Amino acid sequence: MPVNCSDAHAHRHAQAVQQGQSHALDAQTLARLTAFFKVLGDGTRMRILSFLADTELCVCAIAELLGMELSAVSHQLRVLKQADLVRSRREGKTVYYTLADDHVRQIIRMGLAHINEKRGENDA
Amino acid sequence: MPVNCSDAHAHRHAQAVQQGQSHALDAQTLARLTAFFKVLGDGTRMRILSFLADTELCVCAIAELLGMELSAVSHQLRVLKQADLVRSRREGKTVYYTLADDHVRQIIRMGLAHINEKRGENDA
DNA sequence: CTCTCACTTGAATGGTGATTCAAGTGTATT
DNA sequence: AATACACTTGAATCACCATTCAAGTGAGAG
Repeated sequence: MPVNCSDAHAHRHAQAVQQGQSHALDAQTLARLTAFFKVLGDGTRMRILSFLADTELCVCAIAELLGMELSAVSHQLRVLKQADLVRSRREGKTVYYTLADDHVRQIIRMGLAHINEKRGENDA
Repeated sequence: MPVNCSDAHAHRHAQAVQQGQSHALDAQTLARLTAFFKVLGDGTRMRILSFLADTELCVCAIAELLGMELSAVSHQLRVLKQADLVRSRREGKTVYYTLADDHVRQIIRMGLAHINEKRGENDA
């Protein structure tokens, strides 16, 4: 699917294209990064992270907070865990989940900073 | 869809649940935050951002770099623009895109830090 | 004012992924 | 060992969204 862009300024592209490629991240890193953000790009998962911000919670409690079935919650927790965003700890029959580390809180805080900044611009 | 969790330790939940709710973000903020991360959770869009890290590029050049059609690129640039991640500038017939601000670079850097940290742990 | 170029927009399509239902683990309790 | 509980896992369904194709702007050139 080549671009049907005339050669008129093809050389200008060539230059820019080189620039664009030069510092671009390698494919694998980019894929990992994308996958990471994709995990954060889901309402249910973000709500779970938000709940876990202060406290550790068992799956049961999370499901109650979300008003969703245990199964659905478990599936999402699996995704969060694979992305190293949460950790789990077993105590008897119950499994407790926590945020993996402060890194997660930082990233969420940065996201918040971004959207708040933009909201401010729109108001101005 | 209530949780079929016995009342055995319902009171323990109640406590945890309150904790979980107390500092949780309000629904609208959470929705905006989720939407923001969702935009970053796409391979094509991340590649575009990666290309724009150093240089401004016209749609045509981006399409060439991606090996995709102009139309597809334009659609994605629209999404990125609505999320305030990129800005556009018209010069004659050509439209040039740039990263909106350094904020974007910071967020991507934080994402990279996270996945690199985790990669390190797995190696150890 | 017509034509081409660079891009945008709208409608249709196809693939991905979140949720559900049903069945399976693991851990205590009796 | 049998039952109950807290959770996990797999298969199926359904909605959403990225891409494509086709048509529509806007700006300069002839």
